[in-house]
Amino acid sequence: MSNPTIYDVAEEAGVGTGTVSRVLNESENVSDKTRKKVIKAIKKLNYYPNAMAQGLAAQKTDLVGVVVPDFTSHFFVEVLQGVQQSLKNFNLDLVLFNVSDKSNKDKYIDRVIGERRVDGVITITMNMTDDDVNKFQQANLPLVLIDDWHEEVSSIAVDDVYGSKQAIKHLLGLGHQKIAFLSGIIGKQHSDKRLSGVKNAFQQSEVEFDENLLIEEEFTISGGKRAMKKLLELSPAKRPTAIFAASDNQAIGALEEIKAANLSVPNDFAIVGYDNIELAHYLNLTTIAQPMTKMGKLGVEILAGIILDKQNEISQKVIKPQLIIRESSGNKIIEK
Amino acid sequence: MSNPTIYDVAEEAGVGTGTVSRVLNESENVSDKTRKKVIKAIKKLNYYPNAMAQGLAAQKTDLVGVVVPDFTSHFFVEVLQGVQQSLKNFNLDLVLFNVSDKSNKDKYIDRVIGERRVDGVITITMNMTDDDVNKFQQANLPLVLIDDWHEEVSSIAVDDVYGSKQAIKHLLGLGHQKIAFLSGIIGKQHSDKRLSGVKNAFQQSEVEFDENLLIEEEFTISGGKRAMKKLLELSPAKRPTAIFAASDNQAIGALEEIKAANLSVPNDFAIVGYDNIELAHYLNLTTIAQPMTKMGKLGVEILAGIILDKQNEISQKVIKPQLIIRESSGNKIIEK
DNA sequence: TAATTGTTGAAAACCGGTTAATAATTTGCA
DNA sequence: TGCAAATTATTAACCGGTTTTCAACAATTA
Repeated sequence: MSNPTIYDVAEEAGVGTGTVSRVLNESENVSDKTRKKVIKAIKKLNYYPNAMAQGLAAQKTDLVGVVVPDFTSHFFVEVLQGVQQSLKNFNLDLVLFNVSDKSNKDKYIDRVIGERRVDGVITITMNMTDDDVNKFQQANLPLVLIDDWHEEVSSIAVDDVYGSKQAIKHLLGLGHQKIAFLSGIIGKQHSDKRLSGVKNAFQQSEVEFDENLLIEEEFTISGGKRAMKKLLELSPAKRPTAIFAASDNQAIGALEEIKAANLSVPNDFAIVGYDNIELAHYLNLTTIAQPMTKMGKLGVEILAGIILDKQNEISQKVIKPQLIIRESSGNKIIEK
Repeated sequence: MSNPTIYDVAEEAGVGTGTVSRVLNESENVSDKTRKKVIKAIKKLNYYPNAMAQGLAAQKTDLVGVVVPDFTSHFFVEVLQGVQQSLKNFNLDLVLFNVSDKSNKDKYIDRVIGERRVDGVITITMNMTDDDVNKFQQANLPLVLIDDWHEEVSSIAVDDVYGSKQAIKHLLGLGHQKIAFLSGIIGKQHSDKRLSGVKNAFQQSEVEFDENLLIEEEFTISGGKRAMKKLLELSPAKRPTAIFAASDNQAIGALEEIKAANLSVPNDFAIVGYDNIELAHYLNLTTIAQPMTKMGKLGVEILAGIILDKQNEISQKVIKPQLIIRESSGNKIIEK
């Protein structure tokens, strides 16, 4: 048998379709007796309203679009988990848009907005521009940014400056004076902020940051390897005693290179990463953890507020990442 | 301005809405001149058809539902990636249903079917029962199973028997005679098949499987630890020289326990895992790899065939997993 | 008893598309 | 040039709901 429609339910219950709809949407002015008849019919026919018809008529889809740039990375997966968990509480479902090719970003945005398939959108680490944000505003489509920030949109950002400051302070606290910083590509939001956190931490200490120990490389394992090679080429006198990598992947690359050079961590180098990916635990890597699941949940809560409660204040949260100390940074104070 | 509708496009182009629709759906019988006018109007207004209206009228949503039991696990993430990549080729989008609570399974299935929000469904490792499958058939909603198998539905299964057979053959080939098998909980599909692969491999060899070395534990790290403890309690004479764990997680637990006992791999124990999760690479764990991304892609291809081409032959694929040899199993032949 | 008020159910318009039936136009050919 | 045939465009019904309007009925009050 084909799926039952609202007409079937109405007939079964002996009422009109409008009445069934009113029961479904919990509106007033339905007598208890009638309501029970209708509910019984719904159960009997195992009826679920057709989502397309409901969406079209009520102008809502109960769907939230999540746009991620690359859903391989552990970071996105964890945020998504938080999103997914939280959506359940609001009876919303998740449509996943994976913008792997940056050049498709515009097309995706236009389509998501134009199709009106979702009631709202969460973007993760998408570096949304004024233009991008503008389109959503024009279309009056609720938007929340996670791991990104825009003045006019509810955003959940991580305090990168704070995070890298913690890392450097930790290493300085252990007595290190020559600390290398493996930065990401400068010009990108995350990289720039993490760098400024590093400089910040040095300024507040008595140690000066050696610009020669700033290496700019990609956030990947191979980027970390390349960076570490450069450091190993320095004369022992100039070599750092500690390394802060702006991503765990870079830190892992560095670890491999150190091992390959028959040196060891934390004896020859103390290392701190950034991200706290799953591997960090197994490699005993000291790192900066971001509460990814929590960010996802929070994003949904804000978005649901806009969609369901017509809440339209902009809510800006900045989350403080947390230093997680493991063996790679060593626990002994270096003697001066 | 609110989103443009098909009426706006029709007016802009000076044609009727039917014509615009025909252009959109690439049907015949539209003159080149008209087509160009319409396309120009669409571009000018930046028009995208309302997905709900289109869905309602054409009885298709361009959405595929993916049902996973737990989207934390690496296995699902990788399959999902494959799914996502492949969906792009068919202009389909992905709605994710995370059935974390097994008792909700029925409700999810009923809802997904009843709402008619998706054109088809892919389930991953959901152990679909006859009843479950039946509902989809009744509703005439295309269904494809990944990492699961049902006679009457297109399924992509992994040959677990083959996989564990490879593992045992590898260890036997290295000369091991006393091989322990850390099984999952017996009674579950995967566990049972992996066990029968193990027995199979022994039967085809001259070595006999020692049932005392069969330990039943959960597929988790802590399960692996518990299992390894039991093995370490055996007298040295009875201890295995090699261990095949039915999951990488168990293998990792075993590794930790071995390390804690001041023993080492592969010297004291050769170890083989199953799954080839990301960590396996970093821990140099020999393991059985399943082509997860490929399974996801394949699933979509089959489903898209049903949805778009009305292909309705049942397609059953059984994928052979692959042995990946790393250091944990040792590369030296044990002398007899 | 009649009039007023309040409830509730039924009917119809609408959401924004698709598509089949119908109408209009163009083309081909005598 | 005129007419039939073929092609292209328009119209209207429909997809399955929601929501407003309106009519019917019951209850309350004078």
